[in-house]
Amino acid sequence: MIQPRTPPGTLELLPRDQLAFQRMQQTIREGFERFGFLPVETPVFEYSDVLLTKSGGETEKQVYFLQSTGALKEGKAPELALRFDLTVPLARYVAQYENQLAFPFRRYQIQRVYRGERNQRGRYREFYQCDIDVVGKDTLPLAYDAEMPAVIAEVFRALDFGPFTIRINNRKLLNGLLRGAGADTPEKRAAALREIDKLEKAGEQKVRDGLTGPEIAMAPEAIDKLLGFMRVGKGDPAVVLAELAKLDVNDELFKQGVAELNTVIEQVGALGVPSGTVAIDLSIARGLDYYTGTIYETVLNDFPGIGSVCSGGRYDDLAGLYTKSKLPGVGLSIGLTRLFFQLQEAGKIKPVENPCAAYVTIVDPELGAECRAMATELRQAGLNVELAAEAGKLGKQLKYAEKVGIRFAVIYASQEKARGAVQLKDLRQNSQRDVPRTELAAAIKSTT
RNA sequence: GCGAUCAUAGCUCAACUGGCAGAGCACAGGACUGUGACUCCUGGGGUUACCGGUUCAAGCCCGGUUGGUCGCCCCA
Repeated sequence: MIQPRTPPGTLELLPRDQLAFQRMQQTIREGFERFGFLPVETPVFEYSDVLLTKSGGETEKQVYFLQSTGALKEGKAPELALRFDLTVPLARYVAQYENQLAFPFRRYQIQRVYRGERNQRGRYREFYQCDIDVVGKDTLPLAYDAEMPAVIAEVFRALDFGPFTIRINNRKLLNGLLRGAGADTPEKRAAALREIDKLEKAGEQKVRDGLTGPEIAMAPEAIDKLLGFMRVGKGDPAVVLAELAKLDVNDELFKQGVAELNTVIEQVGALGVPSGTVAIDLSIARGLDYYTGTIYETVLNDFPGIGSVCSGGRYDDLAGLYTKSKLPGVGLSIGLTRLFFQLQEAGKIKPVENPCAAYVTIVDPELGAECRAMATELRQAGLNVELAAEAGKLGKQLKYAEKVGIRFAVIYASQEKARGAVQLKDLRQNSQRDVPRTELAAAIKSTT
């Protein structure tokens, strides 16, 4: 026999947990639509060259390639690959349908993506991303950078997993600062950003070591200044912005970043995002290279261990490899699979009750037709109803109904027929009573 | 790609220094002649991941293989 098992890094659920998962997904979908975003789906696999353009070395190592066995035998390079995020397919999509889309193009996309990761807790190789993005033509107002946190705030409010914090930062600000601190090439700055991103997890000393290392080689005084800066640049937006205004940094990029951050924070407030849910955090950097301005990370305050459950940012020219048009965008992605898994582990996800309201049993074979008719009546009354396939032991049928979590059992056999009623049994409350057949649906509805 | 750790029934785990491979849960049947969830009884289930070695004797000791898990890198 073959061991029944799933490859590691995949999430599979029992039906009632699956319902809970889908309910979360639905809440997210409704939140996105509340802001006027429209759905899009793209294929799970794409041409390899389309997918790999912008990825860079690290991501490419994690890409699953797809190849027919025929091509494999001929030793050909794989033509297809599984998508590893939804942003790159979006770029392709926008470039491909550019002349049919209205700009700014607002879409949401909730689909699975694939990454060849090493096994690790809460890390998946197949997982859901829930993306929203706005893509502009030539330009995209900063107002959209402010809309993103507003959408996310609404979604996480509706998901109801307690308080959360949307952390905001700006790459320009960081890059300007790093440039002033001696990271004079884009490569050095990218490496420095990755170091800074570790600040919370690894601590100051580790980051200091990384920044002094051969790759970046930043001067100790510059690092002191930078880390000091990170310390004040965290928390209440008004306070951080006031601190930033006081700083005397003579760098255009830095100043532009600060100005953008000011605008975004101001507009986020105007969009009704509760104060306290948004914070500035200059230490978040996001590993992905394509972000150029605003960047976001969201954490659940009660579950700091989960890490960022939603992140994204602004990218000036993502579709540059697919079209000559300049298409700047800003977007965010919720990592639903990990979020669900971690919350479930923390006991915050309860299996959803079986939406099937009643199980119609069949005890006497000669009354089977009437039982079947009764199930149909209940369904026509708008109830979800499961029906026994054939007459059998009542105990077995009740046990089954109990196990799948159906609350009511309907029993109609010779005794009930003699009494001229139907027995309605509440398996949860351990009670039963006779109900006229015509009032059965109403009786079930009134208790649910 | 690197490191650590583990592998016994469908699941969770026992088995002393190497000495007959077990329990709970789950499943099936019964106690209960139309009544689940509680209680009691009975039952099926195993090449102890795989291959080799040491030994009178290996689940246990040694070597290898495969796989899982947890970290690093990176990320949702």
